[in-house]
Amino acid sequence: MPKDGAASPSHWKAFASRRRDPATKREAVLQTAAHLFLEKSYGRTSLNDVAERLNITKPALYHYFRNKEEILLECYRLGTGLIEEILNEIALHCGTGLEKVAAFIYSYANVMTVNFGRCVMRLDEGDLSSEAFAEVRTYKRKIDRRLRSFIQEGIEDGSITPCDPKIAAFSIAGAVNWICIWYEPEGELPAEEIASQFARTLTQGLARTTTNGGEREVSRQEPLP
Amino acid sequence: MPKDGAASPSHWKAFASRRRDPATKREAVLQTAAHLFLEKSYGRTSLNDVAERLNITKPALYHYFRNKEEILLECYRLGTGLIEEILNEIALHCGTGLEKVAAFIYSYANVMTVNFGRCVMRLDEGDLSSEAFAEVRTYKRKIDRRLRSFIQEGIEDGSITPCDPKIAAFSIAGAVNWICIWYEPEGELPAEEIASQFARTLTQGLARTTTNGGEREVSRQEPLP
DNA sequence: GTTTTTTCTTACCCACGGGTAAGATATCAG
DNA sequence: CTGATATCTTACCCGTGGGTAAGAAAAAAC
Repeated sequence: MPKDGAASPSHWKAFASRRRDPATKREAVLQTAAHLFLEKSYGRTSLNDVAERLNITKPALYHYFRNKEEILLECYRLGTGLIEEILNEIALHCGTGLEKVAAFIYSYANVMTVNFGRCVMRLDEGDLSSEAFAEVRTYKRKIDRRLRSFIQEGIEDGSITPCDPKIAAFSIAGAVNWICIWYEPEGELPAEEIASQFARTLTQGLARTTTNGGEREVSRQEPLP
Repeated sequence: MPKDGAASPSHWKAFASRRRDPATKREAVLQTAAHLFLEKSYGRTSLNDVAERLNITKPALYHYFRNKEEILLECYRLGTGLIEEILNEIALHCGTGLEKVAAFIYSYANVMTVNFGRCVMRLDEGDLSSEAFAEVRTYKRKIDRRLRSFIQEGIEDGSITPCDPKIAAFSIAGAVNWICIWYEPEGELPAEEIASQFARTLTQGLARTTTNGGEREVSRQEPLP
């Protein structure tokens, strides 16, 4: 799984020297920006805040980004890139629909513990311009479609109990997305443990019992009306 | 279930007359504020925006609230009040732990489709002062504890498969909380349908199969490592 | 060393929005 | 009707933060 450079990386080192190295400096800006966006939100993070952590001044940032929003958009792009990767990997490697869903939950949950991954679901899309907003929504829609197709596949191959894939996808995605809200990189729970527990808990909700000739049987109880 | 006054209620009528009726005017402010906070976020909603929708001017708002944050805090209070109500009701009425969890999901999901309810989980706690933040966190912790206790109860009475209640609660709460992100009051999906589908999907993940003498049996598959 | 280019700083502009002062206007009590 | 009170408006203050102008200082090119 992708990891950040360090626990609380001091990327100001990238700007210690004035040597021309735009690539690593640009990345340093993105890393600290993402960190601050997650810590204080985009709106409450000023460019002065970002610059301060890098031991430079605000206008210096404009050598690497056209404006504040471009920094935000780039965070989204890096995050969705991570997700896209795991999505493609799963579509190829795994077997049944249920296995794909489980693999999705596991990998996706892990991404939700990485800064750029967290940005994708935690940051407020409303801070984006309408064009950038549209772009991000395209990425997200793709993820949603992919998850729904995995579920649909599982229903068809019999590994998943028949259900409305749309609602089921919302349910799963919600559970996993919410990780980016409460997860703390310095906290007790290791990412891998969260990921595997979530994969188990959520898929068992979808898994069809194979006893009694394929007929699902759970302790009966309908919620209220 | 609690419902808002109308679909897109024009609460400016409350300020049409200058008759002294502070209570309903205060509520009108809260309703439109909550509406705007959910639409544009707290940070991007100016007091002028709120006032404009009520056909008054910004300073008039200060007759009903000390400052902007108090409006936000009041939204939180009303929302958590709704949740607290259903929580108490469930603790009394329902039977097994699993039934309580199911009832919780159903009722809680419904609250997440009501404006003040959505505010609780959708709005950014970081916009609150440290005291207000502490207050809100107390409410939220209470909800979390309650859910965990339902799960624990279910494990003890045998209605729920043994698991880590903490992780399970995060999973369930996440799925349901996320509703407040994607739910649109004017959308296709009716709230009750979402609620009941969620209750079913998520509890079946917890429900212990009663076949084979209490031994759980689902289609085997462990997610990655 | 000199020139050119990149990098970064100091100083500034300005729009926006929370909040206040002071006064006008309506409502109500008597 | 009159004075007191609640309600609301116009006009303003000012801190904050995104963004820019202009130039200094360091790196690289030669």
